[in-house]
Amino acid sequence: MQYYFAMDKSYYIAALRLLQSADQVRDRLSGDFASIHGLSVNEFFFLMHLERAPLHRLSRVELAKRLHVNASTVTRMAAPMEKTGLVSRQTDDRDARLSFVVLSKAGHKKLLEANKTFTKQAGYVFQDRWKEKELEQLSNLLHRLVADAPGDLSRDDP
Amino acid sequence: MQYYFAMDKSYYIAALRLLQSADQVRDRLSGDFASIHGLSVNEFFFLMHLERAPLHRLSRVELAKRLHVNASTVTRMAAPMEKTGLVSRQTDDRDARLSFVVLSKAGHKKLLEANKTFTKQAGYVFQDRWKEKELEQLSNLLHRLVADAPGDLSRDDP
DNA sequence: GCATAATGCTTGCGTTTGCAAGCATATCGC
DNA sequence: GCGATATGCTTGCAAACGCAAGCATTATGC
Repeated sequence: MQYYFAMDKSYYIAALRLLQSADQVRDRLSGDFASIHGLSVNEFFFLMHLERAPLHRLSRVELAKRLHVNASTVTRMAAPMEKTGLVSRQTDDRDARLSFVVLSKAGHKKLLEANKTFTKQAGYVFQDRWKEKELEQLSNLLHRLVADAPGDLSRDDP
Repeated sequence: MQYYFAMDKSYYIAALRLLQSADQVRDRLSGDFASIHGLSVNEFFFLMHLERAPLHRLSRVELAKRLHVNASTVTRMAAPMEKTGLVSRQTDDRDARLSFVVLSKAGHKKLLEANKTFTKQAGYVFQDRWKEKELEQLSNLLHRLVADAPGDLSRDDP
């Protein structure tokens, strides 16, 4: 393959590895999430974004942007989670178009449990392959990709 | 959130950022791939795995493993790509169960074009955010996640 | 103010995908 | 060799998702 700029090959390889690594991790997570918590990986992130948002709530379009999915998908994801009580619906007095998705107490609890599974699986992936220092390097480098967006879930808890 | 082991938080954050970063990159790619080449990101990887395989061919289950999808998905992905001539079908004389997916000349050409788009989009993501040295660090660290599996697409061309 | 545009959300429809069952073929145990 | 099991692939069905259209509400231009 030919590259036009000196760093093109580096871009190419880094992006390839990023995507392949993430696929692998996501694959590992989905099994445990489904069997232990009855959640999909996307539902996990759904709850994560709410947890980190002010008042534990977000509008559906904002949630859609952060999850990189269509707004209609948020509508349809929220429905069953309302039924099981993980989230609730809230309207805005000033703007009747808005309908927030709000994380409930049960949703918060569910998220805490899922976080344990997430950490456990992340451990399986990373441990023995990286030293602490290297892992921090990796984290810091990756952070530049997500730090700009408002949907960065990895910032320190306030 | 509580962590049980010293490095748990590092695992947690690294995995979060990895998944979020990949989602973002994949999102960027999908638009151009669809409009310019008529490919999905998954179809791109589909062709990539064939390109890198001996004889430019793989069985459907092997392809499924590498793409982290169900075998039935490979069957259904291959069908339209056979029609458009990007891949062809090949049976094994010794084992009649096997049916390989083979990359065609047209598929190879399509892949070369798509690779340009891939590199361009990867450049948008990485340039100005990383120096060459940092990018290599990132690549090397991520490589440990994919190097074990037979589906590593990022090794140097033979 | 009022027509026009923009925004937020939902719904219908088609596509993509996973799961489970089924079929054909190959391998294993004896 | 031959039944039992495993493997590779495909198909029916249902769930998940994007796109486009539609409705309600708000913002904008004049």
